[in-house]
Amino acid sequence: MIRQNIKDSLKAIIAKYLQDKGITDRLNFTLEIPPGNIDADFALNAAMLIAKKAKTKPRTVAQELIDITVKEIPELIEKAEIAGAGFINLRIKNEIFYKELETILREKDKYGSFPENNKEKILVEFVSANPTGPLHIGHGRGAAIGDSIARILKHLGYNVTKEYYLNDYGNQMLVLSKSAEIRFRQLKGEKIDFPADYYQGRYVIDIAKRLVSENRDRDIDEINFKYEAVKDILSGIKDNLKDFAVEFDDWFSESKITANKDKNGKTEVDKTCEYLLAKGDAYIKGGALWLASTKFGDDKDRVLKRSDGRYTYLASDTAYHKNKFERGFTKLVNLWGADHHGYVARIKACVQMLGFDKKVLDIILYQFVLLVRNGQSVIMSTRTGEFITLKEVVDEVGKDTCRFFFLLRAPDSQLEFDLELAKKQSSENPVFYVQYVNARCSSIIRESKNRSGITTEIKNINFSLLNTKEERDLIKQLAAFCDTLALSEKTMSPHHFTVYLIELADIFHKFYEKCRVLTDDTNLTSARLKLIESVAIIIKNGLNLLGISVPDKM
RNA sequence: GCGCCCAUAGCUCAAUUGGAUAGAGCAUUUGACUACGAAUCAAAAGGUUAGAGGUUCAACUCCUCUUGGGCGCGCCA
Repeated sequence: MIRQNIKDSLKAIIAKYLQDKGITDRLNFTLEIPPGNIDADFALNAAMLIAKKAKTKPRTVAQELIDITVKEIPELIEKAEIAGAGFINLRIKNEIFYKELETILREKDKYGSFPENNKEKILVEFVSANPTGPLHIGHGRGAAIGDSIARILKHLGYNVTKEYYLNDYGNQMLVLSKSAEIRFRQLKGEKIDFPADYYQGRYVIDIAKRLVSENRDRDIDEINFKYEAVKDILSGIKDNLKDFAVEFDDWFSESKITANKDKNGKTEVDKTCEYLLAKGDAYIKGGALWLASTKFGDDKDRVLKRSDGRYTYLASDTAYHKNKFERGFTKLVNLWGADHHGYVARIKACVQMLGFDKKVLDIILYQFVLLVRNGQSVIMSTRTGEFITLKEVVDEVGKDTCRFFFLLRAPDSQLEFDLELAKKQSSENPVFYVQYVNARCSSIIRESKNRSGITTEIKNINFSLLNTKEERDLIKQLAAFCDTLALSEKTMSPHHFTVYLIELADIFHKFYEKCRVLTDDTNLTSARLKLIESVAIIIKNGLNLLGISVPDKM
């Protein structure tokens, strides 16, 4: 919170300065973290922006701002000086950092949380893989990113629901059902060919095997292949996700809006289409019902209902999003594989037709995982059954490594995943580097129990003994936890946290080499113990946001 | 053909969303365990940010073009 607090203070000072100068434009200044070679905590770029508007020299403005700032907020600023093209480099008083340390110790896992955000109801929809086969590694990336975003939003105080949209209706279900039936017949000894465009995977045979053993005396017509296949696949998906530390609040079945009818015999899809038609956002042409999505920036209009009377996928998806709003969500986050990008414009159009700003729907596209095995890329297809499942990868490299790996990169970047490499690196992995910090802290804290004379009450700690560069850097990084939260929310990407935690680990290990915690000086020992307690809190908070475990011993 | 995304060290990726000398891990080289955990630390080496223009006080970041890669363009889901 340090950075935001200082920025707020500066905002007021700069606003007054602008007023005095007769400048009415709004100023979007930033408070940066200066590069490593510069000895300052924050850098203000306002002078350069103002100089342009006021047509004066940046360094002149900078000096005037410094004079005012030092006078207005002496309790925050230790030192302020001009540098480079007109940056104002600020050094913050140590007391501010000590106060932040106390805040961390007091708030623990609530540090960085804003309870007032609770009135915003956010639905994060992710994975939503069709129940036609096991989750593959690509779904795993979506699962890791979506789950972490939900955790981050929840930590920020929002009222978050995690939902899986279950596409259990339509043609693909028919194909799945038939696939299971043919495998069943084959097992019963019938000589039938298995069609090339049916689901080839082994898991279909496993389903058929179960049905054979459970239904020895029953007639084939009595078996509901669709139900049985979906049941097995779904329970597999749920198990895989659970092993991946992903749990959903809600599983929303497509059948709810496509099959369930009200007292007038209408489904939600029927009603949504009628609503759009009545509103003039849909029209009939060539016997089909079209969505006028070009009105809101789509390339072309899209079919909602085919001339033969069947709805398209878009129709049920529109009804689904309408349903989301009806459930009171004020913000929607969707995670889609990048192959769905062509779909963004039309669903955003739908949102606007339903009367909402397109900004309430945030669509995060994540690029696919390029799977590499022994230098050869593996092409994945559910139909042909050629894929690496999420379970295989989790079993091989472990849940924590797998999640960390997926979350280490921005969703936008394509990700190359070499199984052999992931296994090889698992002993010198960045995830262990971060977890090791907590293990070290825990070890020291355990050891400290054998010592006497240590103060544990915060009010009796002399924090000003934490005055080395290493300690100051460490506290500063702890406080940056809040900045990382804000950045992750703004960009809707959890990868900032993996980067942040690696940096924190780096700074901690440097501190550890330089500053011994358990010494004969009980006052210093007490203060440093509080410092590493704070480090452990932040590491735990951060790893929890990524869904990664935090062992005390490794 | 049209549209979306990407291109950064030998490899995999960051860069606080337009800021100062572009940073990590892996791989390579060299040091450090007789006090809290060496899954660590210290140091070396590694770059015309694909290329060419442009905007800006300031460009890896924004705009245009070129090259190379991924993906999408159905009354499929």
